Amino acid sequence: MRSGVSDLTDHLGYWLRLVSNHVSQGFARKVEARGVTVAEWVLMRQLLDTEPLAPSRLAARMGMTRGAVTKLADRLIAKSLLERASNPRDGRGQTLALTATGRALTPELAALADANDAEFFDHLASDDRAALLRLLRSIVDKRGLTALPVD
Amino acid sequence: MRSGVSDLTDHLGYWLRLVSNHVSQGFARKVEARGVTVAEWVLMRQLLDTEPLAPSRLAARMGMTRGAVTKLADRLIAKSLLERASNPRDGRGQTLALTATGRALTPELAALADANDAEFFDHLASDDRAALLRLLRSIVDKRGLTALPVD
DNA sequence: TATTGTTATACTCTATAACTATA
DNA sequence: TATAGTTATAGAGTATAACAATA
Repeated sequence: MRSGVSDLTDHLGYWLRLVSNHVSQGFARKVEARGVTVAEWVLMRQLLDTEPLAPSRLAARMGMTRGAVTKLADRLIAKSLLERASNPRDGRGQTLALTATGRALTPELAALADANDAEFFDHLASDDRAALLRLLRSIVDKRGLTALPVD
Repeated sequence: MRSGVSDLTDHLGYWLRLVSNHVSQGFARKVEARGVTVAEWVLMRQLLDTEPLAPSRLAARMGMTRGAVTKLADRLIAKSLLERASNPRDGRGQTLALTATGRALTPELAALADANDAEFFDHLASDDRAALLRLLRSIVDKRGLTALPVD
């Protein structure tokens, strides 16, 4: 804080962003080898354990607009990992579901997520990891953070 | 972790990203009111306490390419916050420096960064904040993370 | 009229690679 | 040739707003 003006590194937010960006970029490199992006993985994981889901519900869950979901879904459909279907009860509605290929790929991506997490956090003592999780969740609770992060 | 496949929330990286994105987006909203983006703020802060700096040195410090710095600098110059000058010792070289306006604005942006950090972390006990910082820096050290985060 | 989804448009952030001027 | 910087191009991620079809 030379000169009385706070420096970038004076903020916890700086360190959080530095670490978070590296963790995300590490994961991005891993999944890129499987042809998907982090945002695409997040959408895919949402659909693994559920019934086909409406774009609007996905948008709400992922904290993005319907238009953004459409675009993401278009890319996954082009990769044959996702498919659209009409909602028989409502002519306006669509649903999104993983294809067989997408369902098969998702657990492999989850394994990459596990590996990436291990790479960045396994050197911490187990109670340090627990402390980090507790602190982060405390911020989430206190501030009511809800949307899924994607970028 | 229903179904044996790890869920998004099973990863520390998820919680880190969730919190980090909200902190960054909170800051982005604050500085947007002053007409700048987070990436622009990072570049501006780099220049506050230093001599005019070459784009290539800024690129190295900020962990981005020279082309990305050129583009960011173009935007700041268009806003009259930054100026380019030739390097008299090397006809190829340029330097970037804040204008008087940019120098005046930077401390105000720093104050917004302080306020944003307070908003997200002040509810933590002071030793919890210290613990969070220690854990994040331990990851930075262990993994040798170095580039400034911007996105 | 309200809602669902898509489309059009725009902007930030970033990269890679080609190019220009100088060394 | 090598280096500094810029420019061209591309793509991810996201938003807002307009639109079509349906309710």
